[in-house]
Amino acid sequence: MSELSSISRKEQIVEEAANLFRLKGYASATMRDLAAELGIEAASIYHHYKSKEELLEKICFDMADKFITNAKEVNDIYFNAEEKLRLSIKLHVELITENQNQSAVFLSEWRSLSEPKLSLFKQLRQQYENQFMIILKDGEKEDIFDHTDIKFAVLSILSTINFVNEWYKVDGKMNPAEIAEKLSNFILGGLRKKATLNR
Amino acid sequence: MSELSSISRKEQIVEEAANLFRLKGYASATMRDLAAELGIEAASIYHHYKSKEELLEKICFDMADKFITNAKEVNDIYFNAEEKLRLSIKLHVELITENQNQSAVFLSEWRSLSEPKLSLFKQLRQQYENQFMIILKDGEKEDIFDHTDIKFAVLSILSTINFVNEWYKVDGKMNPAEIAEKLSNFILGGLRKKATLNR
DNA sequence: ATTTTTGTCTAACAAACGTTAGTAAAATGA
DNA sequence: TCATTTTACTAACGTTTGTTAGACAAAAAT
Repeated sequence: MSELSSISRKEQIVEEAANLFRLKGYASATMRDLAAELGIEAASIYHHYKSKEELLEKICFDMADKFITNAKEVNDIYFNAEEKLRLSIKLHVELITENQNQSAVFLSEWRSLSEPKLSLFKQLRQQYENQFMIILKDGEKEDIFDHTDIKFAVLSILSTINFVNEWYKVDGKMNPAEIAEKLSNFILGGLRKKATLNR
Repeated sequence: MSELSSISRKEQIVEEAANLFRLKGYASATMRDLAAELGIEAASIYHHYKSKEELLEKICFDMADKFITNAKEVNDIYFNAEEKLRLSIKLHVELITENQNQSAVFLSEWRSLSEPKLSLFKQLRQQYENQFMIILKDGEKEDIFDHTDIKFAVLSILSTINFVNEWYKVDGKMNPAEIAEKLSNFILGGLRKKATLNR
């Protein structure tokens, strides 16, 4: 049982850390803040984690892992480019909405990582972005997407689907799947080749 | 001349502060960092500004002012909704690319403001967002935009055009006007009513 | 029953923080 | 030239920071 409750405590600390880092920013959130939220003393945290930055690292890299796993899942399924893009967006939105705190840290607080973890993290992010580029390139070949600056499009897409985390509320009108569909329509409307009659 | 050089020094401090706040985040950037960058001592800054937060406030509210001025300029010109949206996007992108540091602070570091300035700032942001909502509503009436969740669309648009600040480089391939046009096309493609034959 | 492990505590540390006080130098105006 | 204003300096302050050391209690394992 010590094993189980230990894991649970460790996870509890990380979850509260993510919440706090999101709320106040990594630099402004103190170990005493975190401890208070957990009902313990700051020193006690060091029994579970060896530094404040280790908490940040865990959150950032765990999320990076999940995003990349999603991307691989998409490419394992042999759909056309449009379906791949729609699935990518759906998984992305679901991951974000199901882990809002950790996602916020992954999306904005990673800048506080110090080398060499910082470079490693950037590399993983790049890896994920590349998956989207591949999908868009495929779509261009399949002639279902407009010819466009691929990198430009990927960044625009990601910025849009990442921003979900800043307005999504669990008790809101739309559920994640609906949000993903709306976003996909919005984005694809901008990508899909129009009938020649209007412009 | 004392007047002039005083203003210039004051501006120099704010500009370097914006650069530093963007680079390290407000909380992580120290007054000693800022002083070192200026070639003076930390205490000397307090002759020009009474606190660190005053610097943040100046950057945030100066930029808010500029964004809102832009929005008013757009509404003073009586174009149709599509032209209004295109102009809004253009002015937005130009403002961002011409003030990358201050824009980054305006976009992300405002969370470090403390009350009551924080509430005031949020109010100004809301004011700016509302201008976009009005344009989209007009476009719906004029029947040139698809019927869509207006708030959803505005947030998607803003997230996309704000994200420009994270990848734009002054020496890059595209100039601000070109970026604005591409973004407008991308966004409008998603908004504009399609010919009925494709979906 | 006793040892070991686990989780927490109190106390304190050195370093870094924003900021203030008082002083000196440099620029400006008479 | 002298007085005034502007700008910077040195030195230090009181806090807050992340973190460590060592003790103590509870739980688990032997």
